[in-house]
Amino acid sequence: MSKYQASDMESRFNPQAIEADLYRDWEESGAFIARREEGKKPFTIVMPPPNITGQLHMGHAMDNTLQDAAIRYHRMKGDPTLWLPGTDHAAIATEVKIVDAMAKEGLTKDMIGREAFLERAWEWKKQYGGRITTQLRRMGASCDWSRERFTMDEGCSKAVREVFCRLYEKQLIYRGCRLVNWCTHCGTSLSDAEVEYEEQQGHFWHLLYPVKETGEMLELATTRPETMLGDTAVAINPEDERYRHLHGCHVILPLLNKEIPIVCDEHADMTKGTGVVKITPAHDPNDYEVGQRHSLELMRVFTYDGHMTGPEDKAENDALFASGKAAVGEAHVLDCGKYAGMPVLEARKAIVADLEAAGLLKSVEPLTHEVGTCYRCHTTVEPMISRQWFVKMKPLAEPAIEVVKNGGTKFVPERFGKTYLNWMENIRDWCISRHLWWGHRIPAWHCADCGEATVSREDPTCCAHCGSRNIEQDEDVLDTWFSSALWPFSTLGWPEETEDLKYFYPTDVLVTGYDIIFFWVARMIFSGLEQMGQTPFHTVLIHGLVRDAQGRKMSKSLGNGVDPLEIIDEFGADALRFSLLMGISPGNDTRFTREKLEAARNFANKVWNASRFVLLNVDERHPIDPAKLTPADKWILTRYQDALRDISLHNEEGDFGLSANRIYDFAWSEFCDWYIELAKPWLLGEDADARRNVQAVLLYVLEGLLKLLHPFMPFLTEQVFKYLPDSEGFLMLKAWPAADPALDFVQEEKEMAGVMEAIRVIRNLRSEMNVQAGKRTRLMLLPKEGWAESLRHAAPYFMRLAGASQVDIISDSAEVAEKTVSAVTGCCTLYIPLGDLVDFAKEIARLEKEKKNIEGEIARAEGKLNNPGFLGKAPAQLVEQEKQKLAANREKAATIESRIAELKEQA
RNA sequence: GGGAGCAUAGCUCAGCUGGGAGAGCACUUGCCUUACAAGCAAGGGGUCACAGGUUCGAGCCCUGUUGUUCCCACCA
Repeated sequence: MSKYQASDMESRFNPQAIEADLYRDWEESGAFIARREEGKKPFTIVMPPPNITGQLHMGHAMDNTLQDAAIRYHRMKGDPTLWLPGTDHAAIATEVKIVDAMAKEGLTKDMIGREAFLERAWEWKKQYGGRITTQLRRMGASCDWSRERFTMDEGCSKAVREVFCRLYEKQLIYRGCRLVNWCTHCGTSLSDAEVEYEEQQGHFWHLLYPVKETGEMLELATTRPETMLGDTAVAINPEDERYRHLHGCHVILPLLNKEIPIVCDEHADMTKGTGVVKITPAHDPNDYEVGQRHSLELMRVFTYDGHMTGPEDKAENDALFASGKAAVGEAHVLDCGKYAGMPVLEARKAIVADLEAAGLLKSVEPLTHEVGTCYRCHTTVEPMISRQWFVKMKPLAEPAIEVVKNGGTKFVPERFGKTYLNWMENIRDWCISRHLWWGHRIPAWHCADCGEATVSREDPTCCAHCGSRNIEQDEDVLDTWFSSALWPFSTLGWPEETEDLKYFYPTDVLVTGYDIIFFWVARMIFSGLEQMGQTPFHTVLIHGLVRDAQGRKMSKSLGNGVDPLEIIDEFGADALRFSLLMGISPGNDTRFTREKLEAARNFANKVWNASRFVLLNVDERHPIDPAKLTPADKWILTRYQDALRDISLHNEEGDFGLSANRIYDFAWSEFCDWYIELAKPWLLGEDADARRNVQAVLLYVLEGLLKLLHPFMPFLTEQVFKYLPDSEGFLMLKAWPAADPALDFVQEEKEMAGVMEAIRVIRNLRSEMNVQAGKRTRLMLLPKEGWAESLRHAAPYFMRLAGASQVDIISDSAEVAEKTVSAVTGCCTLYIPLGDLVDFAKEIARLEKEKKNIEGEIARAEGKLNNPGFLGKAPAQLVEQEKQKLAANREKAATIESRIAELKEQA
């Protein structure tokens, strides 16, 4: 006797009572652990590692539900399945958090130093990394915790270092002074991808610069007047007739009274404004390009923490140049005089005021424009000249473009492939160094003597160029995405040639949101191709964002975020998971609403109770005897297999939203609403033999249903599975069902559908006639040709589900003597004697209305069939179908007509 | 400036390669029918944004328009 008795099942599904135990049992049994089976093709997903910045949100919940669904499906299919979990150190994001936390204690990074800071960071990792893995367990994620990784663990760090060295050796990593995006708040450079553009209200300041040679005033406009101190030229278009006389002339830079050249450059657009542009090569990407073309001086006027440069900054910079150690491309620094030390925005005001006082401010107009901000702290990004490490992208991008073009890696939905290609084809070099402490430190040692860098897999003791021992490791760390780019192979043990790596790489599907295609997906693809020679995954399954009920993005600032754990506490993990799958389609955003959650919870309860009913009525497993199946049995078996085929297909395509809807409909509308009710007469009946067969079918379909549902609702289904007769082992490890052609009954399915239609029509009649729900009435059926037998067998169904006290199959409408209501269905004309409830006039009106509807149908079909185009070009099968429908409807109309005549006579 | 998505019932959204408009919630009516009131049964409700086109046939394909959301972009 099993300890799980159906009689012990509560009448409400109580997820809180079972989830923790089930997960622990799964995990302890080793069911999540991937096993390499030679000769079998594995199915592998690497989990996008959540940042250890905090806790998981709804986006993670959906991402991981989708992955878990795919993983559980493939595990049941028998594929050696690996879902590799892990977390990401998230260099800048985490460092920002830690710095904020420290600020509350009145501490700064500089006060505690690098070492103590890193200790704090590792403590942070321990705390939040642990919280994240707890959350994943609560959601039911069936990932292989024995293979859990962290982007800064020993192995991943080794992979990072190896890749850095390899790329450096191939000269695909270089160090140089360039104009980079700089966040003055985080104090670090950013890659292009890390800049977010935000619309801001600003102004156009129209300034006047006097021309030295002619004394005229040149008008130009700028959104950033404070950069004018760093102007080293003014540009005009070489074709611009208005300024032809100024070629070779100079302007006197206001406030500084400094002479700077007027240069001719394509960048100056004659159609925009006055056609004159101020050039600040050290603080604007376009101007930087112009500066390169004309060898203009680079004059930096901002400090790296967002103030105007002053005498100390200049002195330091001068010393650097004097020592001869300034890097190629290094900028000079200006002493901004009275503006020195001012925050940039304050300087803007002062400079505008001074220009105005000097009569050099012509006008000001308001303007909305896009301003680059830091994706972590949303501080305005300053383009700054800085010495950084870069990855040369062109050679890496080429194969990464090719692999998506030739289908080696497919995006689902396809349109994201275009987004990817567009980005990849226009890619610029990737700035990978960050002026942070938390991250992989750049494996380069700078020599104080010769100035060269030594990049090495092992920590060097001396400069590889001059042998000097006077070397120090680069202070900076790598962009966090540098290590996540290696995730699909670093986690499998690369650069070691591990068995896991050989077996599981390349992985199969990457599941992620469209918001990190550039940051992550693209970089994994080119890194995988470069280091492994193979794309890291053949499919990228893109899902949308989880928004709030109003369709807004969930965010901290709006305070509309939802904690998945709170939802699980209230509704259960299965309801959470299912609510995140219902109605989603690949690549599209979804709204998270309480209504959906309730629907999912109700569904879980429905399945629980249907299972409870079946198990209360089935205590033994019997084989199905196809010879003894009832029409309803054949119907549900056929419908079940149809659902099985659909769901398998949707699962293969990664369209879990469709799978979820399909299983919902099958379980609720077909299995519960119809089959269980249809089965009851046999279950409660006398015939033991018949009962056994119905029990067998109930159990067969229920078990199949549990399996189909398991990837979406693992806890519920696993728990119910324990109550099955002779239940053994875990449902999660059982084989995915296979379709059985011997249990497909296409003809009987149609017959049953006819009976069901008649039942619905009867219910409708009773409802419209206000027949008391409990009242039983006689039912007379006049079958259409070929239906007599099916209807005779269906008598128990009519009695159970249509309130019939007895069912008479008649052969002529003349046999109907009493006052009846009647209706015509696809399989019969039916009559219900309702005595005084029958109102002839109403009855006639009702039938007239029905007749009108059918006449409409007839007209539609006739229209089609009279159309030579339709007859000639539509598929023959369709034409035939249309003819049959027409014939059936004509018959139906005739039947109704004669019935109306009868009624009129009786009245 | 370039590109993409979306527009279907009161609300949130499905709708595969064109062949009689669907679900959940909400609403109306009747039911504690011994699995489930987190339930059962019945019902109302849609010019599939607009205008053209292709087709025997368009929610679906093509063109344009409008509205909306997003991504990319160095425009002063």
